[in-house]
Amino acid sequence: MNIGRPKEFEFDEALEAALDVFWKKGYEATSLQDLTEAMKLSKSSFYQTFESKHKLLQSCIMRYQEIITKELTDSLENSKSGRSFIEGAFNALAEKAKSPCDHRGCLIVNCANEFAQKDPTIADLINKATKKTTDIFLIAVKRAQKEGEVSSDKKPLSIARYLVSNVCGVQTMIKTGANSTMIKEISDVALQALN
Amino acid sequence: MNIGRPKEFEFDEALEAALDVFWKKGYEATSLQDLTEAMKLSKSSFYQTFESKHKLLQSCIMRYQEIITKELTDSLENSKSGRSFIEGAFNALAEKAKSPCDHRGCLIVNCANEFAQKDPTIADLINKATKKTTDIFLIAVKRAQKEGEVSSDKKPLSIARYLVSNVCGVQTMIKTGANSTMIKEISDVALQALN
DNA sequence: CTGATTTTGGACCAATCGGTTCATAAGTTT
DNA sequence: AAACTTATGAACCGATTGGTCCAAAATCAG
Repeated sequence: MNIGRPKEFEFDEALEAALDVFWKKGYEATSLQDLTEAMKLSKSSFYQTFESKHKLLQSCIMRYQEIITKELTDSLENSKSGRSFIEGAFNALAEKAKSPCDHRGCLIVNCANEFAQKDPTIADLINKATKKTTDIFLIAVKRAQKEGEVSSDKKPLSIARYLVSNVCGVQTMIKTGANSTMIKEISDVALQALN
Repeated sequence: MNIGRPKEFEFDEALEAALDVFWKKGYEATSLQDLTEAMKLSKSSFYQTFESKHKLLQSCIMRYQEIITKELTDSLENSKSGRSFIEGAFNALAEKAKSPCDHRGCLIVNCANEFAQKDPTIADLINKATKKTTDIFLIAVKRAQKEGEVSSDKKPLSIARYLVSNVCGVQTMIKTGANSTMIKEISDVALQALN
């Protein structure tokens, strides 16, 4: 099987390389040349396999969402409590703030900012990705309430949405130049709302 | 005085028209044509007056910062309490979420997302603008503590940073498609951290 | 070895990008 | 009215944009 000339690139590798470029530079600022260089394929292979720059972005967003969904789900399953999962998520952000070269933020948030009001297709993907992430935080919050580490007189969905909003906020603060200490500071206040 | 052929555009009007375009579309996605059309001037006048697209963005960011600084300062002075100023800020965001065409967010936040890690000049402007906004919230928090509407055992600067972070977070949530009710919900939880 | 199938590199495309140049228009001063 | 100064419109620039096309290369089945 596998008739014809063999591919000289790996689909998944190329896709994730593209994801990285979009993540770092944003969509508009990324050129076809940027992409083909990072993905290590030719223009013709690019269009044959990924159709267009715009379709590629959609694929990257979906891939990204798969990755973080898995990451968060695994992390939640391996956490000793719902609350420690939540705290871990914010600690991870504070860690990220330490390396000044890793201020890419979150691809979903970046795309939300770049496309929200001018590209319904992307906006829709972003909306779904956000819902998915909220779902995971919702499970964490419910678990934390059962475990008695989050006050039970609060609506879990509200708390979950609040946490996602705070993750987005902190991502932005990192981009505006906030250091690790400031992120810690903000997170501490944010988590007080759960008691 | 005013020798030579008179300008056919108003500097301030043109600058704010440009600000609007950058705000709506982002920097990279905005073309010279977009700008000259909105600003109602010719290419030659554009370059003579505003030097370059990049310099214009810097001017727009500074103008934007002046505008929101004045807006927030006035609002704070006219608020019956520090707490009501803070609540008002979040209510305004919930209102914004109602009009689906006004999902521009905040120019500073947008630029932070677009430029944070690739343009030190802009990053610096963003950093300063964020500090300025934090200062205003800091005054509000201190006042609210004096007035007994925010718990006094909390560090006011931490609270101020937390609030700015939440404003950014909520802006992003609006862009991901959150409606007014959801924003209200998030804000309510966010404000509980002040008690 | 031949033919079928697929990928690849490179030439090519019109359109647009941000930016420059300059003659002309439209004023003010004398 | 002439001289001076500034703003404007249009032509022009090379570079780059996202995207297409196709002959050549590389594999497979027969």
